[in-house]
Amino acid sequence: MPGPRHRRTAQRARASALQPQLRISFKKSIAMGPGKADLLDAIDATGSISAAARKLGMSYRRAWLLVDTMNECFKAAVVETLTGGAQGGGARVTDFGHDIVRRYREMSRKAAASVAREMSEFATLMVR
Amino acid sequence: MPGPRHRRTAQRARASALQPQLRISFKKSIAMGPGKADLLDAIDATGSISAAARKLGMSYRRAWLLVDTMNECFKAAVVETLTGGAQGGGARVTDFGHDIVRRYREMSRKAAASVAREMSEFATLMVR
DNA sequence: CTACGTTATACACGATTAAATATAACGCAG
DNA sequence: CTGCGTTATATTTAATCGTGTATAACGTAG
Repeated sequence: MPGPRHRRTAQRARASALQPQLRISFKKSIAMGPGKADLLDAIDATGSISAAARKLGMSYRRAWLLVDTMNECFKAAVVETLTGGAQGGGARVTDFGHDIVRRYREMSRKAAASVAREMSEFATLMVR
Repeated sequence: MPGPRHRRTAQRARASALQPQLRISFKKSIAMGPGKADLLDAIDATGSISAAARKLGMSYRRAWLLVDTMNECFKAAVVETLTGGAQGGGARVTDFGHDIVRRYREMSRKAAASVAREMSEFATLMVR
């Protein structure tokens, strides 16, 4: 007797796992998403791209590319950097960047709230 | 002296480029997103995974993996398949699958509508 | 029985992506 | 001047992803 064809890995569905993700695409790249917002927070907290990358467990190169993508997508710089100096340099989220993150997070919150009921119903249709 | 600022028709920022994408993640995989919804539509229209893949310009393997991911993520099958027979077999979106797509599309629409104003404001902050 | 088109799977190959490593420029501390 | 940590970039290496190809099982038509 053959077993079920599709085995399902036991997995509890955490509420956060079912949160809708808001991503703002621009041409082929993603201008803003949850990962980039977190990176900007980490740059705020640490004062440098490299420290933010370490904090988030990603490579410096990857963090730098994410910053570069953001700076390319928006009208103005989201992150400003300095080289040299006492700490070797650093990075800083601009006022414009803070505004971008604030707007993004507000849109995410609002969009998620608008479908909160539907999402929780949807969640009941997924493997628990 | 810059030349005439021509309207960049080729890369004009279409509204869809800035539309938020709703993706419903589950564990590490994406249970439902715009691509998977389109695939289910194509399976509806063609009656098979392979024809749907051809219609969407993707490999059969990729389409099959997307279907498999969906079937794994949800409580019940989203797509049912048959092998053999007059047409060699085929695939069919289940009633459950239709319900999933309907719910997903409704959530997408509602979420996008809820932040439509904020999105258009946000768009003005991006490179034109 | 044979042919056909599809599902389901496996494998090889290339493309894309990410990480790891290396290096130069920078500017201040010492 | 030298050392340090950072930015920015290039190069190499590894991992992931996607396609293409191949094959077996399947069930109906002919």
